[in-house]
Amino acid sequence: MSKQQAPLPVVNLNADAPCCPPLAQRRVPVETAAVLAPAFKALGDPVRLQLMSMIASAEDGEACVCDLTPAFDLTGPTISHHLKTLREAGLVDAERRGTWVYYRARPQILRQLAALLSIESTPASRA
Amino acid sequence: MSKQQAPLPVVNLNADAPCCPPLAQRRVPVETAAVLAPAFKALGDPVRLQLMSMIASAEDGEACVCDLTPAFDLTGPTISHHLKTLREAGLVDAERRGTWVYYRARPQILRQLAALLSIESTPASRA
DNA sequence: CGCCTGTCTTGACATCCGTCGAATCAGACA
DNA sequence: TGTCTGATTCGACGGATGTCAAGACAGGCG
Repeated sequence: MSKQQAPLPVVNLNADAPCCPPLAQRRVPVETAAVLAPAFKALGDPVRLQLMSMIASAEDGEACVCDLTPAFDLTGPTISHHLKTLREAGLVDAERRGTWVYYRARPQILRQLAALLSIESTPASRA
Repeated sequence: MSKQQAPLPVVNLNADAPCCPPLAQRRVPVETAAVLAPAFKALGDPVRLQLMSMIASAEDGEACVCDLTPAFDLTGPTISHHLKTLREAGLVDAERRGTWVYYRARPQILRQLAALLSIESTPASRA
């Protein structure tokens, strides 16, 4: 593939998804499912879920790869691969500053995913 | 194999996960990640995401497989397989009544997942 | 300039996953 | 009892995924 300098095919959730009503309120359309499923998929690995959490909960809103990697019993390339997955799913942003690379969470998409899963106060609804 | 009547190894989220503070608030522990990641993984397929939505948004809170299957260009066994995945992830419950099998969403786990992804009102937080 | 450290890419491998057709199981009904 | 319909399981296939070792790239520093 020729994805050398390309800014990565990050899913554009802001443009495509109108912001999605709760999954339990109305049937999610095919297009929305196609756009949001990869995000859930990216969170569907324990390592990536923890990476996401470490990044999102970091002190300054960003986490250095140098801090992320030693937190797991995995090699650098593997962590890098998982970070790339999170990046391509639109969940995080990466920025290089000098020697180190910093990752930052994108709250917008997290909000969309949370909204999709949100349940109205009435659990069994009209039951 | 003797998994005839066995109630399926459904993840017990109520017992294991205390209910999980937001992912962006505190680093999610390894155990929590191990328990919740499969749920995200199960939602990480467009077909399953739609199935989940169809079940959760169904009129009486439950959906018949006979209504689910024709909504996709997939064979019965494939839909059945996806439903099993959702079941094993603890996202839905199945019940046979006579000829048909009905699936019902489990709001509890959806709430947990939503809570994990929830972001405090302050987007960039303490920035 | 050369080297060192940190990160990413490449290539390879075993495993997992989505899908199907065929076979099997569970009930209803004649 | 036999048969029909609905749903699941089994077995197989191609493709995707997680992981690593080795190599390449980027930037700081001697």
